[in-house]
Amino acid sequence: MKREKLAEKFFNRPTLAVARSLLGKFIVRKYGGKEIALMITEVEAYDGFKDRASHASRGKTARNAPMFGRPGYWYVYFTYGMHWLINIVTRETGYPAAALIRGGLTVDRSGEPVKVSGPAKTAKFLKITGKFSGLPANTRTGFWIEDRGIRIPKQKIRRGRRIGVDYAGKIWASKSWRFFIAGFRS
DNA sequence: ACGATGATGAAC
DNA sequence: TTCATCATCGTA
Repeated sequence: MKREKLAEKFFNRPTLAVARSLLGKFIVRKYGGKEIALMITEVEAYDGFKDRASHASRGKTARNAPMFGRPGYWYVYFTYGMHWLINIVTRETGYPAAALIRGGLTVDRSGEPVKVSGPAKTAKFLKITGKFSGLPANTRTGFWIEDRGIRIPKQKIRRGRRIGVDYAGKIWASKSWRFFIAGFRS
């Protein structure tokens, strides 16, 4: 099986292009000597200083600093008092942008496909917490993204508005910056 | 439809 | 230092 780790240059591209091309890639977590893997099926883009739905829109803080940093690094944050959410940083250093991983597909012990639907469930499934925020995505940190040769045909890719960002105002809330594989809307 | 549950940031 | 808000989920 092809297993090609995605490097910084993959993420140092326009955020929408990165988000779209993350569909079908595998997010892999080394845990307890084993690997937990999920094929990414849903992603949202948060891009730039002006995106009012983005944590970066109010400037750099200790929490969101990774968004302003190098591409290919994790931005993991805590929300709703109980959930961790996973983002991978995009674009060049200094430009705040990231892609939120919202869902994936795995297989259970008997080989049946199992949907992991929702960003908090995704983080829980991969056993990810804030410890990873600011770390690079690679095998050394034990948490990375790889290409296993699966290509999602264009006609299977859907897009729509981002979830839970109505507070960001009409312009930003209505951006069609959420990408998912047909049949995997969470 | 709503409660759980805590960090964040803006207002006071 | 207080308070409303929040890139959610599970139960109803």
